[in-house]
Amino acid sequence: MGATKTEHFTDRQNQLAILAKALGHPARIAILDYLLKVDTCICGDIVNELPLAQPTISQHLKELKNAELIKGSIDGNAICYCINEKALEVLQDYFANISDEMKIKKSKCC
Amino acid sequence: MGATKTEHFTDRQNQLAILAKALGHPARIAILDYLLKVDTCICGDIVNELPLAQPTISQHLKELKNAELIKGSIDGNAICYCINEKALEVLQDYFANISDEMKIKKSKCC
DNA sequence: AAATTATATCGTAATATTGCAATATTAAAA
DNA sequence: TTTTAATATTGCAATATTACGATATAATTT
Repeated sequence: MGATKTEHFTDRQNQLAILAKALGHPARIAILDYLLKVDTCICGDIVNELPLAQPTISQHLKELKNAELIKGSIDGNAICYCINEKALEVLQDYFANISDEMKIKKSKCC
Repeated sequence: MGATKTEHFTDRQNQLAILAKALGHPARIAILDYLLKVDTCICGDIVNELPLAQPTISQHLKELKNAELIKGSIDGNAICYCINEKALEVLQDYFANISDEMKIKKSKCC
């Protein structure tokens, strides 16, 4: 054992889990923070911003890219990474919906 | 190596990562789905709802509880689990803010 | 009290993640 | 064309996660 049993869950559940998992590391939150802070999204500087070695950051970027939370386009020998609005919309909708449902329910437990 | 270097990140970044990580598994998304669906939050039935063994589910519930995404209160020999509104608000705010910032920026890249 | 029900914990195997040094790749600059 | 700069990949050690059988705990019912 040890591998997630994705086949037992819905596509939506797996999709949300992939997105959440990609954000489940402080370095990757920090990368998003940085991408939001700079208006230009020229991004080699992420390596200078974060207290991690270059290969580690490259790996975190790859994971964000795999989850499609960010996009990267080649710009000379640098790479321009930026946030993928669509993925963040999915997450925003998910949590907004939950909040709405919670308000309707006014759960009387716990 | 292998352990996350939490000490290098801000409390906020670590907090968001903990919440996101807790949601980074389809079974845990499914548990939230279920908790939202039922109005009563009597919850032994999660074991019947999900295609995982009871100890596995217990473990997933524990992780959601550690991240404070859910709360559990004892009710006889059963346990009533329910969603912790506050944690979900943190996430909702986070993604809503990102969306707002994205709209302001109208990023011209990628 | 014994049996049942609901949940948690332990132990452990399989797998995944984190982090980095070393090295490769690729494009620009000298 | 060598050098430099930016990024990716490889390989590997340390650690964490996932899943579950076996077992423990604790309240409920019989």
